[in-house]
Amino acid sequence: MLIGELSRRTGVHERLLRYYEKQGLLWPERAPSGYRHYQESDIDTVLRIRRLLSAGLNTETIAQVLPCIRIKAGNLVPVCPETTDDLRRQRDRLTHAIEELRASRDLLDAVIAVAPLTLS
Amino acid sequence: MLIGELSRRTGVHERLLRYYEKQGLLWPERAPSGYRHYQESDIDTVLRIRRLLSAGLNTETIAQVLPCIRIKAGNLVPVCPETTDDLRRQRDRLTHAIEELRASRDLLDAVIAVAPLTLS
DNA sequence: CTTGACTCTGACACGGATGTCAGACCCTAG
DNA sequence: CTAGGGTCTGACATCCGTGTCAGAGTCAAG
Repeated sequence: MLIGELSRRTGVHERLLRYYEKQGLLWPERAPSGYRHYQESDIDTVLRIRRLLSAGLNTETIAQVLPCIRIKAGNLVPVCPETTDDLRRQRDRLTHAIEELRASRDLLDAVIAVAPLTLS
Repeated sequence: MLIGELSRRTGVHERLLRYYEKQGLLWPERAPSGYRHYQESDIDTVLRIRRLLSAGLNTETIAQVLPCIRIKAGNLVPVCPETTDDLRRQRDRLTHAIEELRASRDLLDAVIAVAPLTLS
């Protein structure tokens, strides 16, 4: 599919799809005309990129992660980043943040449970 | 404590402590001189802010979350003037953020789990 | 009082992710 | 062939978190 369709189906601006390519996150095939041709699977990839970006990872880190996700998808990509240490660190960082948020939410739940009594 | 000490004890640049204040994340008392005076508890608050920021939340979102975390510290803060509807909305926001982060972390976990197998 | 460390505000700069536009090329329907 | 929409590259602009600096005020030790 062309970039316009991918943009429509993912809700991600074409500008960003080109940007992600430049950052090494996407490698669509090119027609002789220069047009980008994307696979169906690129839809998932783009959504993954968006998710990881919104989780605070930068494009460089995501570029290290994505090839391994491809492997999981079944494709036998020969290359995989060397250091999972960095990934573990990112994971731990996320875990902390999740715990942080969960504690906040639990607290909020407690407040909500009590609130009707103390407010009304 | 003054801003310099808070900066030293949290490892966060003074510039950022002032910035967080401007974004409504910190509200230190002010001496007549204009000097900021922070509480011990602000250390935890700052570390929380850092963690949430590094998890991809922006200062605006964090500003909505922080007041409810204060309650946990034991203070019966008369702030939090929101109705329970607002609280529920915040809770839902938190839930959504948590799900987002958890999906990202699970993704990382999957990558980490696969990586060693394909490397050795 | 003087000195030096600390703080204040305000401004400019920067990098990363994103928005937008211009000018040129490609492609398909008529 | 033509027209109109899709695509290309490249440049400039914006937002947010952060770095850094200048100039002025504060404060405590000597």
